[in-house]
Formats: sequence, C-alpha cells, structure tokens
Amino acid sequence: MLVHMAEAGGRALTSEELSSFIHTNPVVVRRSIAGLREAGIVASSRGHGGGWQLGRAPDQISLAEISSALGETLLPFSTEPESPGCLVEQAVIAALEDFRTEAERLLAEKLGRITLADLAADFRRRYDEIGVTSHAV
Amino acid sequence: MLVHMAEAGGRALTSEELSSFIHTNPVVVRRSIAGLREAGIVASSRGHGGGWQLGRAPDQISLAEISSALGETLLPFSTEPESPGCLVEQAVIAALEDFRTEAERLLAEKLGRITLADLAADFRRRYDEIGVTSHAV
DNA sequence: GTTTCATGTAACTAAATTAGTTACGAATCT
DNA sequence: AGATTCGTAACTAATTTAGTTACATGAAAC
Repeated sequence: MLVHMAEAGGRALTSEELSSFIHTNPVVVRRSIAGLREAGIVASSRGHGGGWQLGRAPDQISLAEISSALGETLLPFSTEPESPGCLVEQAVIAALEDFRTEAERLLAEKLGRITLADLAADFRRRYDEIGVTSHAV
Repeated sequence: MLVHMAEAGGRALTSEELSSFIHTNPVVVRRSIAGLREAGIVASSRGHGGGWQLGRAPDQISLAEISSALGETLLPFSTEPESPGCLVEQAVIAALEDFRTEAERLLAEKLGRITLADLAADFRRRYDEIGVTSHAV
C-alpha cells in the first residue's frame, strides 16, 4: 500500500482504492495502516478528495520504521515469563534476552537501510520491464 | 523440557513428568517434541521405564538445531507471494528475500553458539543460588 | 446549507490456528 | 500376562485474524 502511495504522485488514495490493490476490504486497510499515522509515515484526510498519502518522502521511510510503527516484533518468539519462579524458564529467557538484544539491533540496522524509495524504484524497474516485454511481443 | 532431560542424568523422563514441569498435557508434550526425534536431538522409548532423553550430549545440541528441527522460522514474516503477478508484491518480496537470507544466516550463527549445556549450566547456577539463599535465611 | 465523499470506529461473523482432552492401538519391560 | 509408555487420531474450546455492516464525524463541492 505504501508503495502505491509513493507512486501516486502526491494524490491521496482512498482506502477503497488501496483495498482493491490487495484484494481486501477498506475497513481492513484503515485498521492496518492507522498505526502509521502517529509515526508520520502516512497522513489521512477525510471528505471529498481525501484519503491516504505518505507523510514524508519515500527515501525517508525505512522498513524498520514501518515495522516498528506497526508494533511488529522482529523476532518470532516471546520472552514473557509464563511460570514465574521456574528456574529453567529463567535460564532460557536470560539466554534469549541476550540473543534478542543483539539480534534486534542487527535486524533493525539492516531494515533501516531499506527505504520505500528502494521498493518503489524496484517496482518501477519491473513495471518498465513488463512494458518493454509487451512491446517486444 | 530439554533442560530437564539434560538434568535427568540419563534417566528417561515420561511425557507425564515433562508435562507436569510446564503445566500442560502429556499428549501436547509428545506432539511438541516428536519433531526433535528425527534430528537426533531426543530419543523416545516405549513401555516400562520408557520416556524421553537427549539423543546426544547437551553441549552438542544448539538452539539453532532445536529451532530448525521444530520447523520454526527465525523471522516473523512470510515471503510467499499472495498475488502472483503483482509487481509491488514482487518488489517487496525481492527486498525481503535479500534481507532474510543474510538475517537468517546471522541469527542461525548466533543461536548455533548457544547450546543446551549453556542453558543447563545457567539453570544449575540459579538453582544453587536459591539453595544458598534458602540456607542463609 | 445541503449533498457527497471519505475516514474513524464499534460490533458482529466466519475462518484458521492452537492447546487441551479422550481414547485406544502398538511396543516394551517385569 | 500385566503394567507401562509412546504414537496418533478425533474431538472440543479458546484465541486470533480477516472480513463485513453500520453509522457517526469531518471536509469539500455545489
């Protein structure tokens, strides 16, 4: 959805339009990206001509920020104790916490280098490629 | 559960015993760790005196192997195309695939350095600590 | 100022996943 | 033979997620 916004040239896209891109429902779209507003990644406006657009330039929006704004974790496990007092769990959690700290730093650093502008550029490259192919055929 | 096996001194623990450690059901235990058998991480035996034990020494079992044998992914997202033909999705997946390749290598390398023996040693340290505290009080 | 358009959000439904449970057959030891 | 334990199927319940409907709020157009 964000790539589509980046490609929209400043025009606001409605959740109706966005939902058709990913074959889902407008309400699902609004729910999904509402969390990006507070982080300034998107801006929404109501009424005629309203909709969604990027909150800043695509090269200033990294995948790390998006992930963080969506409240996603970068690692697929929890370190919440489930049996407080269990020493085995404590040992496992201690090891995983150490691992998590460094791993998340590494992942965030890597994802921070990929921006929406990169994705949009790659999308455009593929788009032009198809265009050429179509002409050739 | 594997730490408990490591601490059991070679004796096989029943799924009944293991399930009581983590407050769950014997069948859930069997289902959960069945996948570790094929990887040689655990061995199970039936009948009287049967149960579960480690398939090799705790210092030869890394968290990376356990994670892999359980079929877990190290990263919490999928790169399965959902709309084949969507160029935006292709661009996103391409970027994430690159990221995933290096990230998984890094994570596996880190998790490969943590072994069951490390966890068991930390567990034992905590256990002795409690013992001392209890005596002191 | 009324109409139209679009978001914000609550409430409900349906589907998918997961944990838990019961039951029983197969294997193994005493 | 009998007791024990895993292996596995089948079912139930709880949780999560996506999808849908409905409607209030806000903003532009006329």
